[in-house]
Amino acid sequence: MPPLTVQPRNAGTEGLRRQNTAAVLRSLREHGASSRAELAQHTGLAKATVGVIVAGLEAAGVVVEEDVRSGTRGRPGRPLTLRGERHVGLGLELNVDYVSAVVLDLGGTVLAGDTRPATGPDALGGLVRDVVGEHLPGREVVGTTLAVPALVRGDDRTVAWAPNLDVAGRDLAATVSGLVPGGAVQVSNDANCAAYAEAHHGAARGARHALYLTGTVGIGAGILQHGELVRGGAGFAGEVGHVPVGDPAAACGCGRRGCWEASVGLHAMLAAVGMPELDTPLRSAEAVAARALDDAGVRAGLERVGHDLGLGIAMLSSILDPEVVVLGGYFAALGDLVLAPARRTLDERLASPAQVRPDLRASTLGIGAAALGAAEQSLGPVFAGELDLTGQLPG
Amino acid sequence: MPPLTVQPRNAGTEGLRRQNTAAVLRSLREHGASSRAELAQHTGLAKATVGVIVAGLEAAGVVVEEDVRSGTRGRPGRPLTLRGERHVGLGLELNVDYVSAVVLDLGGTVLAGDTRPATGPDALGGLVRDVVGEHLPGREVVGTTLAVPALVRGDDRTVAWAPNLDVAGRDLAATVSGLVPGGAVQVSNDANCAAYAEAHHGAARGARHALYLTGTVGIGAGILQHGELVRGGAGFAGEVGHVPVGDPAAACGCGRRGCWEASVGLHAMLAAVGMPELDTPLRSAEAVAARALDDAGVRAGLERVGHDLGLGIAMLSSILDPEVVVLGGYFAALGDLVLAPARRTLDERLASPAQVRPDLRASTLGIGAAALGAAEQSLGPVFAGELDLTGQLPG
DNA sequence: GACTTTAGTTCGAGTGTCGTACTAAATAGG
DNA sequence: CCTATTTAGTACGACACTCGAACTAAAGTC
Repeated sequence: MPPLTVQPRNAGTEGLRRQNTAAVLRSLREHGASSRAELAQHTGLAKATVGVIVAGLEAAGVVVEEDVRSGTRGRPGRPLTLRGERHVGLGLELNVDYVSAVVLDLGGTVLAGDTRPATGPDALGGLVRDVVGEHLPGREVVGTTLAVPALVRGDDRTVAWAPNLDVAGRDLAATVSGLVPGGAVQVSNDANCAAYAEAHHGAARGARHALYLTGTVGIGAGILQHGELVRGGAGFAGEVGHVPVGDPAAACGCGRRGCWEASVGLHAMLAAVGMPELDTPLRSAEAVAARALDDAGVRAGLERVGHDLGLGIAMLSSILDPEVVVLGGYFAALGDLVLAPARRTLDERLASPAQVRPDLRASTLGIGAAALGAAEQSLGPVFAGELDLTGQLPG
Repeated sequence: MPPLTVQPRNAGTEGLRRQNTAAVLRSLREHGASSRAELAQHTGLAKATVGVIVAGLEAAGVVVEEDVRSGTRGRPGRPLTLRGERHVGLGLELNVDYVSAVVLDLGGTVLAGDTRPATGPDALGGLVRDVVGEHLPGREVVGTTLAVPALVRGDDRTVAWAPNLDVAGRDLAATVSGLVPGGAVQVSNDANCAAYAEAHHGAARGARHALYLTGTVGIGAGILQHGELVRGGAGFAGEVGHVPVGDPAAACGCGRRGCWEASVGLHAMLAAVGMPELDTPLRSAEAVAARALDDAGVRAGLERVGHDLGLGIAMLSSILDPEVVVLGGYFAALGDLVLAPARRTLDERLASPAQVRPDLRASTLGIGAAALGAAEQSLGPVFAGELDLTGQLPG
């Protein structure tokens, strides 16, 4: 297959068509199966225009007609759906102790996904072969995104700093390019990816301004404004772990005291409840949650962690004013054990009387959030009108 | 004159023209006077297209031809410039102890501006009459923006909360609409407006990711990402005054301790140097700066304030990763007396080794920043292609 | 004074959207 | 069962816009 290429020019009428095609695709993703008439309503385009656009998408295999649904008056519409039998986005995650991969189609369906314990980028090759290999015939990979727990530069390719992973300075995008079938490859921060996933498929669905916090040994944040990730000038936005809102006496791995993650990071939480660390953050948290059922001391420890968590969220909320705050990582496994006290602290702490309290929710996506969000990011250019699927010959 | 109306539809070819017209206008603003050939280069449009677009802009009086500049080989270009003899943006500011107004033309030239002491919105009417009245003949006001030190809702019209101003709950946009000649009216937070002004005309020019901090009795922030204001879900983003990074012992007006503004707000600064408050924050700061020249105690006090300022900026920088941080309000008057210690603290405190230190700069716009930024915001829709100036008949 | 170089316009081709008129396919009601 | 009604989708012509090529215009260069 010829490689998909990003079309930068938007000045001519072809760019207009790309924009309108993307609007149709967005409408299909948002509203699900729709007839041409419904698409015309939702997008504001004329019926005739929608007809032409849909014809192109059908020819490219992006859109298929489903069975006619009748029952209403008048001629029944022929519902179109995005079950992309041809185009998928690939999401990978390289983390400290596991690698993960997700194949996502244009309709938002996860076609395949796997997570396996591993250390180091070498495991990615095999995982990609296994997960993608058997699902690829007849499909085309629109793009690949690799999520890593690291500071990723604004070029979306290179890692500037990774405290727990030996990838600093490497052009990871180039490495990944050799492993995947085709399409654009980019690298992205894992918290950013997870935030994106929660906004599209998880607890923050429907919110245009959201904050995602991942709790592991450190604390990372993904910030969404108008549905788009806030990256900052160098791409490093969201580094909230060492914000000084924790217990001023708590020593942090960074050498200072009072860092947030020294009070609410995994190790601090385990110390607060007096329990040992297990092989993964998730399993540690699950053990704590189980013990909390009949141990008041554990519940009290989590209460304190939840309070400190709320302090930091209050601070971030007054700066960023999110509608929803999603808690991922080990926080999700503890659920209301930490969310409830965090909510109470948040209520007390909001800076001004008029401030709106953001909705605190536990992540619903679990450990696969980052890879899913990475896959969703790979599909982003399609829905933004930056990538033209129509130019391809039908398979 | 008929009212200018915002054109929402972008689907048709007219929308395409609006987009390309806006691209030409942006290029003119960015690069200054340019020939049609240069415009074609910068925008990527065909020469023929630029010719048509420019003809429309000339007919509408938005663009004028300057004298031919020769000297190079070949036929000399006829430079076009944006010195908008017809269209201006109006910026107003209603603050605790003064009101301000600015008339800004499309080329970025301030045609008129005035600031006068006043308390309450009643003074706005007279100011607008005086400032706009004498500069309006033949011109058209594209839009008006009112800057207020308050939490402005996402509707850009109503005030949710204003600690120092009796405007809470009011639809200020409706009030202002009665005072100004025409065009859309919106209300905006003063720190956001000032941030916008610094990015277009001041210390943050050229930076796409910037943070503006205004120091008066309280501390407010304006956040720019990709040149656009970060507003948050309800419009309340940037409320940084009560972030708990100050001296934990310092009591704040909000009832808690440790708030940032309790350590770096105007009153805290004056207490640190042992000097009295004068009639305005600016004058107070100027007196302190003068005294600092030969009073080591004052310098030591400012050193401490600068340190606490740096702590908060470090925190905000790790969250938002700005390229530039601009300090306005009373901070600007103190200059390096607080900026130098803030820079030192910032260098120490940056969360990770790879983090980029943002450039700390004093505001260059002074007290008129908010009104200027408000005026610039009024012109925003023109350069974004949301407002069509071409449909108007030439005056 | 012919040549070269660059600026700007004219013109026709190509692409796209839109509204109207038309055909298609279902239900509702006698 | 047949007709009227209602809604979906298509065909077609009008209109708007961009683009490249050819052309004209206006300077400097040799």
